[in-house]
Amino acid sequence: MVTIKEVAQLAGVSQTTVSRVITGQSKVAESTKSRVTAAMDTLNYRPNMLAQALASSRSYSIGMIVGHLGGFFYGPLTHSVEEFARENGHHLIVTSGEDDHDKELEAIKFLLSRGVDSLILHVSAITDNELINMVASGIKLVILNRFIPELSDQCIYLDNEYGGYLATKHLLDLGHTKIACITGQLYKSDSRDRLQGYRKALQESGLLFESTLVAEGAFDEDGGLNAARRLIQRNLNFTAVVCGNDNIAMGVYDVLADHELNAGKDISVVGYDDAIIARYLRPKLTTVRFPMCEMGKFAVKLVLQMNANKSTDLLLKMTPELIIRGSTNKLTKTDSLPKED
Amino acid sequence: MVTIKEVAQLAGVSQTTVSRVITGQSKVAESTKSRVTAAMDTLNYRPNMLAQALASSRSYSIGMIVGHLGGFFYGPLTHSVEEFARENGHHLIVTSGEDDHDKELEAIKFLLSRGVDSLILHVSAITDNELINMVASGIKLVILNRFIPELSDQCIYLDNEYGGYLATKHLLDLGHTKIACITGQLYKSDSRDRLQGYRKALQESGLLFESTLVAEGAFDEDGGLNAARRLIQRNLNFTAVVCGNDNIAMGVYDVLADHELNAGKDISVVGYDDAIIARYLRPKLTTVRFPMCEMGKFAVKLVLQMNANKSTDLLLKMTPELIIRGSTNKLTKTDSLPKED
DNA sequence: TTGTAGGCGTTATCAG
DNA sequence: CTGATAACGCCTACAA
Repeated sequence: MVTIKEVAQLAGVSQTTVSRVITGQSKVAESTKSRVTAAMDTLNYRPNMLAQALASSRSYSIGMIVGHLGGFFYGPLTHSVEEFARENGHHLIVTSGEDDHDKELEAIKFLLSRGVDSLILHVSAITDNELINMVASGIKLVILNRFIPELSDQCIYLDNEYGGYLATKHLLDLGHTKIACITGQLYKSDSRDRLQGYRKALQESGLLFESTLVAEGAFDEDGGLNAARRLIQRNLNFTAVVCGNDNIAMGVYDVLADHELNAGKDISVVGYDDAIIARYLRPKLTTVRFPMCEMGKFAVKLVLQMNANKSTDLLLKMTPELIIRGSTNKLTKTDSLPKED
Repeated sequence: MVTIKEVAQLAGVSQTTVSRVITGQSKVAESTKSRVTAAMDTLNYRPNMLAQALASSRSYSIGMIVGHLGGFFYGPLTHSVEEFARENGHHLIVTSGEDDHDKELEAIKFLLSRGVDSLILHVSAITDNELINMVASGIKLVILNRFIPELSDQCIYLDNEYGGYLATKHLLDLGHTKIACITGQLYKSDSRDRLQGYRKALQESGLLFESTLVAEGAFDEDGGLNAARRLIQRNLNFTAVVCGNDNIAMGVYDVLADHELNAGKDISVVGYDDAIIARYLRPKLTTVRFPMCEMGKFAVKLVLQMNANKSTDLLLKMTPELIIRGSTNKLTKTDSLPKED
């Protein structure tokens, strides 16, 4: 391994000077600087991050916790975070928390012991309080997809109410008036906020909110499946469904198929997230796009600013966007309505 | 930050002794050992990995390169590698190579400068030669899903021929005799090997290999789509299709839909990989399972063995497995055959 | 079994 | 603008 020492010798300067051109902090005369860089090139010198980290107590690394690395949701997010981190001279260590309280805590300890400068957390089981305490104890962290008032300037999250509104408004614009809603678990604020958007859109159109048109599901396919079945058993004549996320929509597709109905044609369906599957379902799913990449980038920007002890000027509330595909259509008289036989 | 020094003081021993109980290498008397651990507990001491790494030139970290972190394929793989690495006291730094030669090379440099002990590579653009040179220069690495004879004991790969055989055999067993095959890019050995398995199964059944039944596609949906269209235009009466991977199968589904045909009912379709989408397509896709998690685990085991300078006893060629779902069915006389109008 | 001393490759402090 | 010199926190001969 070629070290700073050899570079210094070849360039005929002190190690300190070489260090200066590496970090780029203090001033170095152009002439000596070029001598040093030339030496670095010919020696093919690469700074040893470990030594840098030890000496400067900065590791230039970011720790990240996600639910499950294999999930639809986290892949693109992690990708954008990693890419942007690397572009900014940092590396990323990702770990999965599995949505389990103890595992999430353990993961944080693990990352900290690895010397990361800061954390990007997508956690669900750790409590607000624990997070607040960590921040109080000096841990630099950014929280994804969750809002904690006390930590409002380190949370990056989506305007979920607006997303729910967008989805519902789209159906209303298509002429639907009997619009069902399948939410995720209602103890999650995401679910509640999206539902609130649904209510708002209805209200704005002068329609009454009917609680029978709402079913609480869970953010996975089974959740959508079960909720959709319950909804149909209620024998309502809805012509469209707003779903808490794309997985739920997938469950709805299945139930519709069981009733020989087609999404888009017979019943309009809107998802949420624009996960990869949204493009793979048939018909392709109209959904509300979760700006994953932007969120990843923002998260990195934010931790970098925190590391530099700058206060942020970033807009932390991200805006969702409606993506219209084939699962929603204008309401026509011929629309069949699902009924329990 | 509490250091080894303070622990030593509190325990009334030298730093060396503390270091010994941390690493657990040399012998320490039980009595002093317990004194030290007690001191570590009360001080809530956490070893500084960076300092350890610098002093011992072992970072207990693994670098990994994948194509694209957001992909179907890499998520589960990365997840299992990360999990298993962590269980063994290592952390993982993943980076994407984007299947681009220079980016892959850059990624390796990046990881090396980060002081990783070893690399797990899923790369496609870097040449065999470059890889061989790296190994020669002392870089410890394991290659995933690719076989290089000179590096045979550091390659973990799938028995692709057997996978192609399994898929085809399954269709033959169902009574199909006119079986088409859509491959991935034939410059990739995966594609060729799978195709070879297809030929072998046909031959074993006494059927003639017809090259018109084979179409070269690419490993994505469009590849499958285009190849399927070409195949249909050839006006052959095939009743089943073996696909190079699940994405291709998805393209086939689409083309079938265009012709008002259903996978499974009218034409049997077999995929390859058992990517997440296989379960999300309708009908669910019969496919050949790529043992991703096992491969991830094996990769970690292998690099750990290499770090310990042990020769391996692992079986590096992994065996695929047929997963039967709804896209394949017994051949009946009523099967409609796709024809060009 | 334990301790001493030197070093890992860099950065930080302080002079000059 | 540049250069000694002392950290950074830990490991590893070597010696006792």
